[in-house]
Amino acid sequence: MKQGEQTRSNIIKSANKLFYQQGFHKTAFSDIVQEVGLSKGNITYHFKSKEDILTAVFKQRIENTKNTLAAWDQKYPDASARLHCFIDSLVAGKSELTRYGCPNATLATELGKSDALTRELSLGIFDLIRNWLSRQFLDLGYTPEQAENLAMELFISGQGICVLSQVYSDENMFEHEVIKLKKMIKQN
Amino acid sequence: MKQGEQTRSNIIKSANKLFYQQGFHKTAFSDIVQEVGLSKGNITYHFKSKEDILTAVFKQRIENTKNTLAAWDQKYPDASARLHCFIDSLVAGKSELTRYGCPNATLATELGKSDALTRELSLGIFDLIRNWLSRQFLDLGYTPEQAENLAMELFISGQGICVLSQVYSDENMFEHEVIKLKKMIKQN
DNA sequence: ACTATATTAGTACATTCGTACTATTATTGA
DNA sequence: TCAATAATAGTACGAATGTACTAATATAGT
Repeated sequence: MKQGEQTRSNIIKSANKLFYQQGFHKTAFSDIVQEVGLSKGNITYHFKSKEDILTAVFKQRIENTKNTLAAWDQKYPDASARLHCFIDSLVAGKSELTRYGCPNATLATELGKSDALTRELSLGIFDLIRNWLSRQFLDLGYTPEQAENLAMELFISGQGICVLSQVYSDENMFEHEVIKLKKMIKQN
Repeated sequence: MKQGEQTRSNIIKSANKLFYQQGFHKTAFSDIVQEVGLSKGNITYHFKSKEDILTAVFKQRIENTKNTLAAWDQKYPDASARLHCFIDSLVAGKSELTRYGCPNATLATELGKSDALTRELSLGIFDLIRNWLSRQFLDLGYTPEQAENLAMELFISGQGICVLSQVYSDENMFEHEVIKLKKMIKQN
């Protein structure tokens, strides 16, 4: 029982990595098999299809996102500090973001073009972040409408910079953009 | 000779549509065959591989982008009016952009994860737009550095809104965002 | 210790993929 | 008009795809 859960977790982890770095459609089932390092039969035992693995990956991402945001909430009593966490996390991940784009956005755009279930799961992650951002600006004293607008503005810029830094293979774009983003927080 | 060029053009057009709406990897060769409505053999006669079609699609996009920008340049003597053209084109295409994302960005992010040649072609399109935007702000009297920053800011916002409107399936986001973008132009 | 079940491995298979190939028909240029 | 070539159709094929299936092994509870 316990060993199976570990394997399951490993599969999700490997698939998550490959879906991020290569995209879902370009990642073959055998790629996952190779990455995990176990037999094909073993993996089909835990997940009966490639799509099943995908939804598991999504659910794990949602869980991770929840945990990260909750951790920031708990660690910092100041909403401004929490927002800085968010922005700093972009800079911290700039190398990967520049190479492969935003993991949530790239999967969402690839799959949003067709699938319905995965679109809903994607939306789940984005809502987590958007609502969290909105709450921070509320804490800063903005009106609900202002807070939502600011959250969206921040989110949009974050996504935009991910796209352009990837296209230009220039991770320095993040530092440039982050200065503007941090200014948004200051004007309380 | 002439009929062949027409067919070639049709193939590119169909492939362009499918690559946009489904992505490159999800689009099978037979999908293109079906979309064009001609035989498989005919298409392999004009393009020896799927990747060949892709590069042809890119080159056509570059050509189209060049033409569009040049047309705006010729039509409007005022840089402000030209920038409004750019922004209005986002609103005009909001339905498709919301459904499938920015055609250039979605292909770029999908292929930028692996391929090298296509990354270069993607970058070509983005450079066309970025440089054009930069030139407009220069015309408005900004310094080269300011112009570049404003161009990037505008570009980033445009890409960000494409990503989020797609995820949320909400094309109304464009109107919201466009107001902010147009303010960028006014402050001359 | 023993049986039921969880887990892993290995293989097999139908399907689809992209491309190559040949044959047939249109079109062109001299 | 008539060869040469462009263009189209149709088929074939090896490789890779995702999944199903069976056999073997490990692990658990009793």
